[in-house]
Amino acid sequence: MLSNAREHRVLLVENRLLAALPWNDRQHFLSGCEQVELVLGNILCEPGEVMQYVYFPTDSVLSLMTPIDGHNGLEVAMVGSEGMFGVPLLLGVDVALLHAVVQGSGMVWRMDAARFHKELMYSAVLYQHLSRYVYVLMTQLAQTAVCTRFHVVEERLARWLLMTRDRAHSEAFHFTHEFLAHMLGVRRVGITKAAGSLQHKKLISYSRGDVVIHDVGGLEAASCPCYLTDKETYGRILHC
Amino acid sequence: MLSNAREHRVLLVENRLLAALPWNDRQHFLSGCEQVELVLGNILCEPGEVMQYVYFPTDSVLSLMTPIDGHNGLEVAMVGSEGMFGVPLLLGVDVALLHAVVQGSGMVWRMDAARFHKELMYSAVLYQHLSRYVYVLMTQLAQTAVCTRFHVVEERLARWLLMTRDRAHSEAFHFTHEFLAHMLGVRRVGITKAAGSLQHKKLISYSRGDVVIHDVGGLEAASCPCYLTDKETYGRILHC
DNA sequence: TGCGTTATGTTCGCCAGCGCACAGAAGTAG
DNA sequence: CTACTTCTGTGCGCTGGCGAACATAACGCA
Repeated sequence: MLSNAREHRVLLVENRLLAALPWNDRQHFLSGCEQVELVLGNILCEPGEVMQYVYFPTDSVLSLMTPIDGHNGLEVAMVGSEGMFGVPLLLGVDVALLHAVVQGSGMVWRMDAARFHKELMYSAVLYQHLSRYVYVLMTQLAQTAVCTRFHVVEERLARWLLMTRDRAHSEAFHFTHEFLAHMLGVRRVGITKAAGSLQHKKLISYSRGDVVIHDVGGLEAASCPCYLTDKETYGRILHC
Repeated sequence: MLSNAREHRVLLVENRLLAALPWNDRQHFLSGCEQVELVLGNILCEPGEVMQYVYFPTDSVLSLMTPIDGHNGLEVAMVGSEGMFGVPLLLGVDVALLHAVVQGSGMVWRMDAARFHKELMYSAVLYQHLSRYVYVLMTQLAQTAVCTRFHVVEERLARWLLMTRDRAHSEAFHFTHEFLAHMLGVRRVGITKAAGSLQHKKLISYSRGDVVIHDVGGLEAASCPCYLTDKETYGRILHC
């Protein structure tokens, strides 16, 4: 019963990079994958570690963090069903430099590195799609750099919630202020203030970690233009 | 006479991505290139533009800027003889999303997009090397994001000067405070103050745009760890 | 029911960087 | 030599975010 429900959910929300493949290539690829459940807080990879797998989220969400001066640093990119984790392996490098943590529980397709390399040889379309994704990811990194520099916490929080919403396919999640502070690289108090402001404007509500988005349009208006810039880039390059 | 001097300089300072290729592949590649002189302020590419060429600097230096809210924004990556400009074309996308401006005059090898694609088919080693470079560039983007967030102007300026030094193969350059302010995304006055401090510590000197680095070690100590982190990554991944 | 834990809210002094304005100083052209 | 432009230095008051500490509030388990 429960496994049926999960099955159902997984079928509904496919990984979009894989969904874009021709049927044959896709079946071939998926036959080499295993389906794994990720839960919030799981660490897929530490900087400097050799990467064993590539991951294609369906309804899970990953955060890529750049560590700095000992502490966790900052989230520099977010990966959901529109993307993949394991770009280094695609580029011929087997050591990761980012910290990858599960930010939203859910399922992924996972494939080991050796098989992944075989698949890249097998399907030129796969290679091409993933390359385009790398490009999109790079623009996301660049956008994050400027956003972090020029925009205030409230705008950045709004952007982050919207990005999460798009990837989690949901309007409700569970994040404490502490956690959000880590993601945005600010103090917990900064989140408390920004979230309070967004709630006051009736755009979101939360209590003890349960965040609910009430007004997507309003939240877009409250966020910095980076959200729409990113989204537009995804659409233009990946046609999704 | 002058062209002899230039010839000499160009031979001394090769592009390192190309230098790492086997002799055959390299000759094949260079036969499809033309050598072009870039001068400070030249704009190679605007965001949204279709990319016509790829560039392999020898002794010139390029800045990749992410525009924001109308103005120029921030430098997110720097490209010199250790790299290339035109990563989108490598990844199968022909539209640029960054603003590329010449930050240090000098020579580049330039190749048009069509020939570049042929070369990628011709040499697997080329493809592999450039892919690894893409990875390094991504880590540089991520590093810039956190650096910009957490480090003060003086540290960032020191880092920037050191990065420029490595790419320009020189200890002396010409940059006004205004220009540096654009690169780091801060006020001109912020640069005046930071540069004054570095000069006071006898690490650099400048007057009316002529910057000279006097104490590399001291400058490294004054810079944030991002400089060495980046450098170490270049060494580890590109073996240079 | 009560007690520990977790999550949120508030306050206070501090500082880096901001925007703005203006003053000097060093080159450049007539 | 003068007038003009470019580049650098200094001085405001302002603000967003920082670090630290403390207060409340809700949940969850014994």
